[in-house]
Amino acid sequence: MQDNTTLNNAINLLTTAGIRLSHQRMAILQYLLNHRTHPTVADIYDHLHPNHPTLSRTTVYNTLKILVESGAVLQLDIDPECTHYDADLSPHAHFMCRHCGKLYDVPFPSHHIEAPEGFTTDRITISYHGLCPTCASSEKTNN
Amino acid sequence: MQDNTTLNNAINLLTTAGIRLSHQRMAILQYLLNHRTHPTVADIYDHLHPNHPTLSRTTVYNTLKILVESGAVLQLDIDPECTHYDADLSPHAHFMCRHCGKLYDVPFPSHHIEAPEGFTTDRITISYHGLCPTCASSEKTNN
DNA sequence: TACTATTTTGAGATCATTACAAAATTATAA
DNA sequence: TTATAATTTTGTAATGATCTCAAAATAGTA
Repeated sequence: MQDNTTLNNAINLLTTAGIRLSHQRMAILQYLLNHRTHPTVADIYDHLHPNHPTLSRTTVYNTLKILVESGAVLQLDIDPECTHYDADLSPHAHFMCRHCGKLYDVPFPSHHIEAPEGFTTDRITISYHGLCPTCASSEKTNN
Repeated sequence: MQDNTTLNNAINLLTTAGIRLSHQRMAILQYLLNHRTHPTVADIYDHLHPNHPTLSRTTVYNTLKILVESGAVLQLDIDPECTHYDADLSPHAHFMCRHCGKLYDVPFPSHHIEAPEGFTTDRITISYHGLCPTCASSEKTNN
């Protein structure tokens, strides 16, 4: 479902880092590439486990760590409850709805964001919190 | 040590919300106002406990929840390890060093950051990850 | 002072994440 | 192909942050 450029790019990052493409790792990577819902470890495990009965949670944790370290996947710290993961490496920001808890992709600001002086910046994260359109309109209805 | 405007502002927010200013709550609030180090629950408990022997961790958790809900304190989600708290309500961003783990206050971007269309945005968070000046220079030295 | 409401406390529960060592799998060399 | 070595997976147990809850302490009020 995802374009092969993206998959190949991820595979390149992994093999370049000397990481074997085991079945489990491919399954987890594919899941992330095909489901742009910013899944958690629990999401990934619950979805893959039926078709990969021997898959363990630890493997999901290990694989995600590897994917993040190799740069193929981003780790999102927007949710205090738990970590979400995102295989979309294009510049974008995230919005978390305080009502339904869902994470949305939103555009990265159009203006250039300058990194702080004197610091060596690897990554700039922009997050929005509030109500998503769906929850905003249903809140209005219910009051 | 902190200016009274800030303290009074926090007190106003709390009393307006009908929250009693117990000794424990005042101690925690004062600690946050006097220590702009983005402390964690553990930091706060460890620093206050010697002088408040009966203080419990649960009270620190409860109080921080109240302070955040009343708007007197910000909860920072920048660190995947645990939650940090910040009593500085002026607009600023944070930088987390991947080497020493410290959180730094850095300027909020000078350009206006537009909120995503269709969403009701309560809060915009900007975080930077990388190396702080201290760790960047010591890494250079050690290589 | 007695009564009521609120707050604090500490023990235990929960839940995400990590540590670890054994079992399984894959790559390599003969 | 087979034996050997290296890597990966797995499940269990540990860790650690955070929450639950009910009893004890405290503060506010009549």
